[in-house]
Amino acid sequence: MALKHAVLAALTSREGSGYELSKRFDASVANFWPASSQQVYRELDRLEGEGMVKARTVRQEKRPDKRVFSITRDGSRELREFIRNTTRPTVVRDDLLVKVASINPDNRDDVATAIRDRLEFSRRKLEMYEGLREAILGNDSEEEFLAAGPAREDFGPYLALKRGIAFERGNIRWAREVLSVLD
Amino acid sequence: MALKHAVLAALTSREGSGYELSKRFDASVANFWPASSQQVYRELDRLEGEGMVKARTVRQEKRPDKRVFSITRDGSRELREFIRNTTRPTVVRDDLLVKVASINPDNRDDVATAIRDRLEFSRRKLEMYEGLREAILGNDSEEEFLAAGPAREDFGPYLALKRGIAFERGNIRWAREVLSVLD
DNA sequence: TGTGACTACTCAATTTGTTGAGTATATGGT
DNA sequence: ACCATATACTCAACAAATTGAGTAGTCACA
Repeated sequence: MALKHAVLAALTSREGSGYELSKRFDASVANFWPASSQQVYRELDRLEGEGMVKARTVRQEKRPDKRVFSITRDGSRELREFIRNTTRPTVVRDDLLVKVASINPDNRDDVATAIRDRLEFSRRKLEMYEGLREAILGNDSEEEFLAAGPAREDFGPYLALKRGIAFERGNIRWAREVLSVLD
Repeated sequence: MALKHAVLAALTSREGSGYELSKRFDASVANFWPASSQQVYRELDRLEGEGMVKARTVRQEKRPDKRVFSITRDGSRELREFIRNTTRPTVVRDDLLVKVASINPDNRDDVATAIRDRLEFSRRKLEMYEGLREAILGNDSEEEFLAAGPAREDFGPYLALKRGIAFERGNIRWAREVLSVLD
């Protein structure tokens, strides 16, 4: 009830092979719904069994054959239902916060190190996100891009990406604040 | 490798019964590591088997007996190790973003509804967080509270809570922005 | 007298997610 | 000639999380 819809969502804009989809995941959906390639494949098989996606085998020269998946009418219906159903907000599961919550005078340096690591990670991730953002926008300003509305390809992914960017900025701000308190 | 440490962390400040812990989770750790009561009980059993927590049975009149758990030296060591090990940042798994990513002219209203629901939810959650925050601070200002450092009880939980608050504020800001773009 | 909420748990099926290894071909560089 | 990297997958064991049901007593309120 989860990865399922992420896969269907990834297939709405364009079809793709399992391999390609798992790459696509890495580059975009992964920000808010990560999955390994094995998971993607298994999910595609399952969805095929349920008739929500269909596959056609593409013969390739000089490369192994691949199966290219596209969403079916049933799949679209399922996705629409998913969007309509109120799902309880998925939660943040963050073990850094578990670490921070258990801080005490003895482990304070270890916790600070963990926060610094996260700060570094978030910085990197933010850079990556900004790169994706520029790639989506191309020559357009954000205003121009958004003015085109939901008809525009990548409109949805762009909005989701914005959340990812804000999230990492939040991580960075928080981490800096906590580190300065710890000094 | 996950809930385990959250439970140990919850036990560092004070001991507690399974029931109480699962409540404690709801009110604090749950913000970044939610778990159902069943999960907490099972985890406590496991941890007891591994010698990381120990239980004493408390007989109660007019109430069923309860088992009160506390962390052992082994448990503390495990927690320390966990804090020292660099864990890969846990990811946000947010199905609202899956919905948003799959937006198109047909489902735009449904997606907008989902965003509004989230906005409402985040507002409520933020209120709850602010309440917790005031309860922790008591009469102190944040500055005074933080000046006491990690020796202060709830110092860690307070810092973690701050992240939760910033997260929900980020949700709210983002949701409003997206809704205004969709109009 | 009944209702619902709270304390205090247990059991178990099922779904999800993780980890790690394996198969096979092709391209490009040192 | 060799090696890393990329394409395109598959299989299987395991760990973790979710869901749903059930037990049993207490307490406050109408």
